[in-house]
Amino acid sequence: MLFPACPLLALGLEFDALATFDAILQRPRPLKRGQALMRQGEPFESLFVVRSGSFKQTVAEPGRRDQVTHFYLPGEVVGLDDIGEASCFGNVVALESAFVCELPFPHLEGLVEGLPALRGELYRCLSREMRRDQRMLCLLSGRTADQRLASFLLGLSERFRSRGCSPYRFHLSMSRSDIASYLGLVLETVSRTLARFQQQGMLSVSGRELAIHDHEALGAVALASAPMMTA
Amino acid sequence: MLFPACPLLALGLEFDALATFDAILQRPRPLKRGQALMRQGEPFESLFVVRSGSFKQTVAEPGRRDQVTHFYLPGEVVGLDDIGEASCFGNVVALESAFVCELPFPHLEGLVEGLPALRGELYRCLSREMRRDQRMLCLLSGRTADQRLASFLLGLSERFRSRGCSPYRFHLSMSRSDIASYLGLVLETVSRTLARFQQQGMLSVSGRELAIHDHEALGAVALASAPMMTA
DNA sequence: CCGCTGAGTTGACATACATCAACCCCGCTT
DNA sequence: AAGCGGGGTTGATGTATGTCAACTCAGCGG
Repeated sequence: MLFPACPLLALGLEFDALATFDAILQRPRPLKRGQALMRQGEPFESLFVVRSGSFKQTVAEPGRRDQVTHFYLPGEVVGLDDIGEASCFGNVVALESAFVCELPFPHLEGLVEGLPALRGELYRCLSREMRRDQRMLCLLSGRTADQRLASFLLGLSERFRSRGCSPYRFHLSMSRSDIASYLGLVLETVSRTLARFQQQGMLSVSGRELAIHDHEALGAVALASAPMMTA
Repeated sequence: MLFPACPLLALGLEFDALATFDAILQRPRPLKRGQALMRQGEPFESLFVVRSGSFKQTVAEPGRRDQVTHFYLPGEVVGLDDIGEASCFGNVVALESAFVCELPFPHLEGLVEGLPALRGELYRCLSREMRRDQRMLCLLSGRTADQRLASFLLGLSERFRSRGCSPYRFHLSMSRSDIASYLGLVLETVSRTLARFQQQGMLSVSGRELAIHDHEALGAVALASAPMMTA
């Protein structure tokens, strides 16, 4: 399990540093669909690197149904938002069978001490995460359902592409209702919008299998000089 | 300028460590209303600690009007979302006359190396920031204008309280339109909602002066087991 | 084979909020 | 003092999207 241990974190390490890093990485752990990797409020101890499968993060708030706040794909790091806090911010549960590597945070912190390259990498992960949240803020703020969904799909596409999968055909491991919650919509709207996109020839969906036909057009919808709240 | 140099970062440092920390903190710099502290896309070099006054962060996106993504009050740290990146994510401009202390990031990084307490503090700032974004995500996602505004005001109130100001009477340094952009609404809605809250006796507003009368009730509105998208 | 359950689709209807527009008020400049 | 502009308020109207409800379909256990 040495080499491609952790696409996001281990890049740019010297060979021996990589070995050291690898030493603290725990053996991959399997999870089944629906199993929880972290639970809201439980003590925070480790980051996790997704090796295969996918996860959603949800936060429970009193009197509301759970809100989906993130999806994690292979290669991505779970738990960054808990660094520096005592307990976990949200639940993280597997959307399908999955493997993760555990990265006990105290160990990582010790390691970071002597490895500027790894520290830089950690910072980069953190800021990437923050910027992703910020982009999400912008997305949720005053954009139409069409724009949200188009952006979401393009984002997924991009993430698949960057880990070497086809950006044009992929499997949605989350339900319509997860997507809706994530995008601040209701599932019916997601369903309808998807149907309309298909009808317009931009993509085709069958259940959870997605094929993007017109990446360009989808991008145009995402950016659309908004019908809503125009400047 | 030794002691309360930086409420958020310097807490928990030993006395001599504090002195070291203080050494890299630049002399306070004044800004006038409307002046930019950071500009989107420019190289990232420093964090800033707000000493007095307040700021907004905005991001410009093609074909849309600027989106307000954050407000910064005294004691808060600007630029955390740029750590580990080469360039600034957004513009940060003063909402009124203000002072900031500059904290050159390379210096800080060097200092963090030898000071576990400071490192912990930095992590805490980062995760606090992330959680704040996450909460904001939840807020923007499927909540009514009433809930958003109530949450926003309570959030402000809390921030004022934690820095020793009255949580019940304070000045809104941002325009209605800034608030609207931040909350994903239009300014008319902010204005109307504020008016209704006042009419209901929960608060009173006159221009930018705000007085919260019924903190309790405001909290109830914020949490309201939503009229919209009920579970 | 049957019934069940959960996910997804589709339609009819309701409503919160955006849009457009008129107006006020206050501070500034001339 | 008059004119002006930016920020704020208020009203009338339109629409995107939430809500409710009926239906289909696939998978699963008995």
